[in-house]
Amino acid sequence: MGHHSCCNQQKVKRGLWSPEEDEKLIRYITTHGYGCWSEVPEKAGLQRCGKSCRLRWINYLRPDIRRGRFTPEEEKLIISLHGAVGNRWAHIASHLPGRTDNEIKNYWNSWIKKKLRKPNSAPSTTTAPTTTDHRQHSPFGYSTNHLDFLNQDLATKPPIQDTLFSSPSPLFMFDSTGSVDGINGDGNGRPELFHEPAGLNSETWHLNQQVHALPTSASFTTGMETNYLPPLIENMENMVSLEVQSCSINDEGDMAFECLQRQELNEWVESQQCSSFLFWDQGEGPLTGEEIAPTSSNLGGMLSSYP
DNA sequence: AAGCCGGCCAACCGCGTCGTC
DNA sequence: GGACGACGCGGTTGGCCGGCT
Repeated sequence: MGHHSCCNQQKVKRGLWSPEEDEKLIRYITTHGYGCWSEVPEKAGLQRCGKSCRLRWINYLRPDIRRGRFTPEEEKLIISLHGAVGNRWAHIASHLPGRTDNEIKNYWNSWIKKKLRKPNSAPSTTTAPTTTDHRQHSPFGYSTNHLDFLNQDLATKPPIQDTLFSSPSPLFMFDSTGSVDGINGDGNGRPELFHEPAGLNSETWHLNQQVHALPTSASFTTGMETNYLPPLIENMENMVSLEVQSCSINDEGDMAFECLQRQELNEWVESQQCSSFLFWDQGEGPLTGEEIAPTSSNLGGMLSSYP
């Protein structure tokens, strides 16, 4: 096949990026931004097409990228979301701050390969998460099947009893992508956390679990070697604890929570002047930054607002 | 030690969508 | 309304690297 239409200029370089190219791109983007990707290569002095520059920036160079292995919580989240929305990698990635669709897709594909190779662990055909359009399973696209699948199957891990949400580290996840049918959003870019459950017909799980939340900086920059969330949370006074009664998930893979202090929580969110929140589910004593770090098992989830 | 093989992952490709003229 | 360009997404490729024989 011929070159892509955006890459038909003379002497367009392909293949792996050199450190020098990376440096040029970083320098240009950090000083000028990227209004129009097709203009970036020329202005940045790169022999690449704009598309390649965009990909390199989004998947590798942008400062808020998270690298390194997926945490067990992230794995569960990916599996759960994939069960709900299928191969919509960009959507799944939007729920994992700092992770890219490419990374998640690669992870999933290699994970699936492992699954297929592994004898006796294959889930039943109704739960195979490979090629079917998961959105057609139900009005909300989400059956308990994939939870069974998950229970059997979180590779290398001992079997998880009951459901995903009765596992020791339940997941909490929020749509941070803006308004959805007028449900989310308050008009100033801050998502409403605990909106109404996605619908009467959606799957609902009863949790009755205490979780904790802290605001974090939404504009953190941690540098190129990011394996960490923002230097968190020095002020534990801002922490809020709440009793989550149940959660449901809609066909977009977004979870909605019901909690006892719902009104209070929304007010709290409003008062924090912050669009990024970290959630976890342990309540043993004061937590240090390390304990809340994403590599630890107590991380439940994070809500962030990204451009 | 060398060759082979398979996994991982960065990058590419093609297509769909959206905005603009 | 349609032509065009830019962008975003998902599928696929291919190079690198580590483990195995």
